[in-house]
Amino acid sequence: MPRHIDQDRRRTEIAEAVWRLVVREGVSAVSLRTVAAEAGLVLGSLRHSFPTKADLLAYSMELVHERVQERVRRHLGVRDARALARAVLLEVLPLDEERRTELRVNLALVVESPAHPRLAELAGAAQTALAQMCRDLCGHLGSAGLLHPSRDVALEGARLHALLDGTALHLLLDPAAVPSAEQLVEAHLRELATPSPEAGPASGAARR
Amino acid sequence: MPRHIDQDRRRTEIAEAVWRLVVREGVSAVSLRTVAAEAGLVLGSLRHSFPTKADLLAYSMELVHERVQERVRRHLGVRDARALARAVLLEVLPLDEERRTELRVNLALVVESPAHPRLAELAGAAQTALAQMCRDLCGHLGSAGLLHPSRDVALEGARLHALLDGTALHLLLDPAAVPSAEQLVEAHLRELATPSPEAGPASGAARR
DNA sequence: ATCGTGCTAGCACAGATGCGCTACGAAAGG
DNA sequence: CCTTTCGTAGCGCATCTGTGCTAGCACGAT
Repeated sequence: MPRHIDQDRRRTEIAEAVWRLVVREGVSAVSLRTVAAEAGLVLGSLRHSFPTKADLLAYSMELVHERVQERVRRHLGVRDARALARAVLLEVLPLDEERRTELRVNLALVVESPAHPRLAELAGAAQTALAQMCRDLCGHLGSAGLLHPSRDVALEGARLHALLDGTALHLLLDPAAVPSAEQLVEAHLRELATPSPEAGPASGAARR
Repeated sequence: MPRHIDQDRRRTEIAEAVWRLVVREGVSAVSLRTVAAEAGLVLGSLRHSFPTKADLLAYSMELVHERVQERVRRHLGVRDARALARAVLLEVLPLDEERRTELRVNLALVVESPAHPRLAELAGAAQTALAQMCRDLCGHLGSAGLLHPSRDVALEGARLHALLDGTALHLLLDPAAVPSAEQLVEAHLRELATPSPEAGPASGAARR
């Protein structure tokens, strides 16, 4: 092996250049040449790591998913079910610039997926995984008695997932909403422990 | 006035061509020429209605917001607070192909907004309006006694908004989830009438 | 010292893109 | 009638796009 450049590192750097471009100038500013310039490379070098644009975009999206997965993994040791849920949820939300970038890029590539089928696959898989994770969190809460038995795990999983993605979207468009996002997650988790409104009729709620 | 063509109609048709392109081929497939072809016009005619690409994109986004607003307006006469909330929320969700297209386009243009400042303005305004609407719905529910007094209107407004946008996103990526989305909205609205878990301590919830 | 290979650098090409500009048509005003 | 004005049609240009291709370079194993 001659002149060995750490290819993984190189590919990562390039993908991050894509991220920066997407955030700064929008998806349609992403071309092989602009990316090469942003990464401080020549077109030829870029194309050695990523022969086609499709390869580039696909890896840029994969890297987002890897980063998120790895950050989530770090919290999996938490024992208390509610603390685990809180940790994981707050980890997935774009609470800082780095995660905001990742979400923005993911969204941008989802939007581009009609033109690049591979992106659609990746996005679908990530989406499914996140949904599964939300259901699992609800399952764990259930085992710990923190999800009231009158509640349906599947429905609450879907609701949690929607709440998560919606909050993420809002944080993306309005970073100032961070404190209310944390409060929101907290309130929702506490709510899951209460009986479902269909099982236990709302006490004196119809009054006032 | 010579040869009068209904300009508004023309602009609408063109914007809809943009929509179709975004959905079928992704944002970066949108160029003056591809749009003209999709709309069955010549480049010159297109550019008579929209001199620059920025104009085109801005109007395409505006049209999405107008359509949504008008659909929502149709339900404002509903008297019962919960029925109103249900109607409005289900109207905003992408439950059919038409609304799915609108959401997809909106998302695509949000993603493109770094390159076109006007898009960022429009997106911000729409986002703010939707947030306000969710708060208002919660306010009405409160006046009708369908939002338990122990609940904070601002927080519940934000939560409803997040749930709404999250569910919308999920419906976009998985149209098969329509029934569960309706169920989800219904469950959430009922939940709002129950006491907040911090005010009324979760009855026997910590138990299994 | 030599050779093979991983990497850089860049040329070339066919096509697309946004936009400035002009020429022509048709229709409504005078 | 003629003139004005709106809309159509389209040429042209400078620039950018993705990708195929070929030299050369530096280095590590032989």
